[in-house]
Amino acid sequence: MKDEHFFEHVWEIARQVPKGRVTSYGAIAKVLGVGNLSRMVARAIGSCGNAPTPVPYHRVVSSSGHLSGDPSSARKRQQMLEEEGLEISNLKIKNFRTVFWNPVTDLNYD
DNA sequence: ACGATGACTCTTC
DNA sequence: GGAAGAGCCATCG
Repeated sequence: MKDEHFFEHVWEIARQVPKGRVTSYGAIAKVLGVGNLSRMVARAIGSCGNAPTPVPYHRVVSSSGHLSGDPSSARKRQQMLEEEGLEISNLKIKNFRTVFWNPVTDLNYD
């Protein structure tokens, strides 16, 4: 699987994240069968601008529920997540454990 | 081809 | 829970 295909896969998972929920890079990587490629997932999300369809990249955060990346961009994601009903404090998701969405088990095959 | 880098994660302290 | 070291792999100069 080459980069673009991998990207599309990541976007596919990210799109299926329910509203008001978030997932982590590692979780997505796990679903794709490459749990050690967390960085590539991050790269895919960072390159979501190349996605054919809009991707809720704001629902993808680090394993600790911390919004990584540019502070300006991160703050935007924080607001978007807050709009979805999440509690966030200084780029850090509060009840991350509760709002965390595990694509491995909760994935909804439409 | 090589070394440095990165929106990461894991284990250990 | 936060900091430090190691691992992983694609991208870039």
